[in-house]
Amino acid sequence: MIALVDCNNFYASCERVFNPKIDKKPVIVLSNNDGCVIARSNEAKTLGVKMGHPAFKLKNLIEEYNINVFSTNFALYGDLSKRVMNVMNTEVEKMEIYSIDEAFLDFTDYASKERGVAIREKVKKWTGIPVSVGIAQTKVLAKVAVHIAKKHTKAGVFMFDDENLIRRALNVFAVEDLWGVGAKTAQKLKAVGIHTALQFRECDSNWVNRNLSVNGVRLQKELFGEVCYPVELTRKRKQNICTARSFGSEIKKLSKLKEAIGSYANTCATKLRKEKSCCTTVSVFLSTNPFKPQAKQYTPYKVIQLNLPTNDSMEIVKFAIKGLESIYRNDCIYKKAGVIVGRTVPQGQTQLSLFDSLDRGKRKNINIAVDKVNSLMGKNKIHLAVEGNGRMWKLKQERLSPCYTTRFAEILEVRM
DNA sequence: TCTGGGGTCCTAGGACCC
DNA sequence: TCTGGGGTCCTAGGACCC
Repeated sequence: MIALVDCNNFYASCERVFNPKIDKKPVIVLSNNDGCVIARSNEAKTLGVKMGHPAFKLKNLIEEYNINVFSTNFALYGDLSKRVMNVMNTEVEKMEIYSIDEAFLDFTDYASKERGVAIREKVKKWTGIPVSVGIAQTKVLAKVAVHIAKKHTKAGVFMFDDENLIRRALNVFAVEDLWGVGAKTAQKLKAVGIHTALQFRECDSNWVNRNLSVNGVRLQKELFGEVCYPVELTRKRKQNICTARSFGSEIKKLSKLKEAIGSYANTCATKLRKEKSCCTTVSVFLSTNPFKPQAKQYTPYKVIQLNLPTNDSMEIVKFAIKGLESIYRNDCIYKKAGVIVGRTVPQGQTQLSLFDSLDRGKRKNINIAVDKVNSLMGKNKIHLAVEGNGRMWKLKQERLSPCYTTRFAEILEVRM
């Protein structure tokens, strides 16, 4: 048996941990640049705030109902996520961290609702984060179970322990809410009269194979309790690493884009070294503002193949800038840019070249030193000159909460 | 005025080989 | 009249997830 533990309204709950004043009040968290809504407390959901809604369209609602608005604070969410995972790890040895707010726990040794309740209470007590738990034979069924736990139980825990219960639940579970069924697939299914998860489970598997391919077949099997997606106990190395941002204000000049791309490329290189990987491609993309259809639209993308795998900041930045120069046009106004490093290979297993002109040993030492200083003294304390100092393109974050758990200067004060 | 960021997997089709 | 059969590898783009 597998238990899926899912944090409730995770980002909104994180904001509440050190700020009890906003308990039971509507809370929303905005995306980068304070653009659109990416998390909502239950109170905000009740007020009709929709996921992905642009913040500027909510101005009246926010004022009328005193909604508490926050910019994303990933330092805080990432740290609280680690704490939640650590607490679960004290109860269950085998687990897979699936996302920032979810983990699959291996309950093969012993599965019961009580075990779920105990974990839920411990996480709440130790971290302040409320979670829901769904227990079932497969991941897909556990997803359904956690859905039910959130919406229809007081305890926040739901377990599928007999076939009749599964049938009854699937019969009232909308097919588009299944894990792996997105908008397109839902449309296809509804067109042939499949509206519930039970109808999907019982439809002809040859039809599923022809129309939805292997993923559809796996989904169907998982609904019958046959495991197609086992709990992954080892973390896989990332194949691609991407750093991309929309700009606080739009950019036209190449020199400013170079600063942004240089900075994103350096971030990618740092992430690569953290993963102990090297990349063999560096890609750059630009985008104009799609919400201004009257303006000229241009979304170029350039992939550069490297001769040798690398995770050296200076080298990756050099390639990224080269890519940028090859796609830049001066008659467009840009809103977003990004760098993707891809085709990663494990560091230390890279093929060397006879004709390499770079002193890689020296570069490696520089990178190690820079990473060390930046991790001790703060992000970007040392950066490359090409990244600039103005940071005109930086994010808009007007409602940022303190980094309560990761910065000494912002630690919570208690007055006695 | 203002609309996010970071991933994975699968498939079709092109290019190439004998 | 009539134009093969069997592969591999790579890439772009779609669909999905949080």
